[in-house]
Formats: sequence, structure tokens, C-alpha cells
Amino acid sequence: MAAETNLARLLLERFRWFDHRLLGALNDELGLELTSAQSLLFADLPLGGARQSDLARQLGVSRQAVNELVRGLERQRLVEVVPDPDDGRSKLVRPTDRGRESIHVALRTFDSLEDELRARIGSRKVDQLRGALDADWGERQ
Amino acid sequence: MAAETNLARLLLERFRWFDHRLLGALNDELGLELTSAQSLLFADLPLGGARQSDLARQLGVSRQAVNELVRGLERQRLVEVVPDPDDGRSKLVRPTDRGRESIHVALRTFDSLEDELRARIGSRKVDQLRGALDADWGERQ
DNA sequence: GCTAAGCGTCAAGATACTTGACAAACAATA
DNA sequence: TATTGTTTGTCAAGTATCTTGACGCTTAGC
Repeated sequence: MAAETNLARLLLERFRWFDHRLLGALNDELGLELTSAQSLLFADLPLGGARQSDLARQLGVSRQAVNELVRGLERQRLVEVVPDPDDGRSKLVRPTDRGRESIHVALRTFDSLEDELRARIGSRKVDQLRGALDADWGERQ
Repeated sequence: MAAETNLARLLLERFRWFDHRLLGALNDELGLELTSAQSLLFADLPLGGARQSDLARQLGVSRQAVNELVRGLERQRLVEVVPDPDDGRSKLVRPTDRGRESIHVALRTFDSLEDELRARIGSRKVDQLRGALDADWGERQ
């Protein structure tokens, strides 16, 4: 009823804060050329690799979209795509050595961003933020 | 250090929850044909109107991008664009009557989504979520 | 008045998606 | 086993949302 900023806009704005900083770390510090969507896929690609269609489900986008992102990562030699030995239809997307190093940087960046946020808004608020976001919001779809 | 879902992804996912539901309310219930970006601009357009360049700054995108969104809203007769009487360079984007009604629906939708969220994850968590998101995260840009 | 800055807009391009279609591989079953 | 249905990756085409660059008009600061 009050004239508060709506939660949707706030969520988006805060996402962009992380996104912008992550991209800065990967591109400026490491000299990569990742786009926003690529970095989001890449930053928590399992070190052991994952199937493309699983990535699509996880990200909530089409297989075609993931395919294109993966090709971009492949071009930068951050991942390699190999046939899934367990399923002739599938392909596994695996980080290369170079990719693995970058993933570690990404994970460390997330940690340091969270630390930075704790310094800015307080540790309690960050815990509460995660608590609320991590809760079960219902039908995940 | 643990294998937690990263905050960035979580923020984006939760934003999409709101976005999807808002779009559903405006398009399915009201019979509009808004896109995601249009609805975000439209949903908290001041009832008295706003200048395009101010909207651009507020959304954090280029004036050109806003221009295109506004044209879409204009085509659906949700806003009208009039010259700013105070500044010959500017134009004011004002909701039409039809637009004003839709904005009220959007605001009510945000309220009911927040209520729904309170029912799902608890009122305390929602307050904490807003508290953390509303805090000063530093250089807004 | 002159110059610099801000405003909206035309144009072109990049990115990130979508749906539709299809062949190949797999799963279920009759 | 043959058939039928589903999943997977991919080609193609289209849409939405952004960007930068350029330009003419309007305003603000000397």
C-alpha cells in the first residue's frame, strides 16, 4: 500500500550488482570475454561436467539456448564437449584445465562479493537474505 | 566454501518468480500483451507521468531502449507521450485511463504476491528479505 | 551570442532467448 | 522383435532487449 520499491525490481537490481562484479572479475582480471549469460552458466558448472539438457533444465531455458552458450565457452577453450559414454544422445560439457582455473576464480569472487556485502549491510542481513531466498517458494518451474 | 547455490543465481531466479506472475496477471487476466521489460517499466510508472530520460536512468538502461519500450506501451494505448511543458527537449510519458487501471492491477498484484510469499515462507522471512534488499549496497550504478 | 550539454530518435548490431522441425539414440511394450 | 513414443542435440527463423554512434533540436552557462 505504501510507495515502496517493488520487490521484483529490487531483486533484479541486486542480481545485477553481483552479475556486474562477477563479469568484471572474469573479464578484466582474467582477460576472458564472457557474456552475462555465459558467466552464469559457467560459474557453477560442475567441475566434473554436466549434460547439456541438464544444464538447460537447471537454468530454466531451452536446450537451444544452452547449446549456443556452450559453443561460446568452447570457442574460448573454457569447456570441451564430449560424447556421453552412458547415453549416445547426450553430450557432456566439461571444463578444460583453463576453464577449471576460471571456475575457481568465479567461486572465489562469489565468496569475496558476499564478504564485501557483509561489510556493507551487515552479516546478519546477508544471512537473512540467503535464508529468505533459499526457502521454498513453491512450484519451481 | 560449501556447495551453496550462489546468491546471484538465487536473486535472478526469485526475480523471475515475480516477473512471471506479474506478467501472467497483466496479460492473462487483463488481456494485455506486455513483454517482460515493458511490464517492469510500466508497473511503477508514476501515475502523473515521467520523462523518458528519467525512466532510462531509473531503469539503468539507455534512452534508446526506453524509447522502444514506451512505443510498445503507446501502441497498446496504455500510455500517451506528450511534450514536457517545462522543457522543450523532453517528453512526458503518462498513463492513459486504461493504463492507470492496469497500473492499479499491477500494484495489487505485487501486494498479493507478497502476501502469497508470506504464506509460503513466513512473514518474518519476507520482512528480512526486503530489509536486506533495501539496505544500502553501495555505489548504485 | 556561443558553446556545451541534455533530449529524443534513426540506424545498425549484439545477445539471449523463443518455437518449430528433424535425425539419431534410447525406453517401453505388445 | 518390431513398433511406438520420448529424449537429445542441432539447424533455422524470429523476437525482445539491450548496446553504440550519429544527428537535429532545445536548453543552460558563461
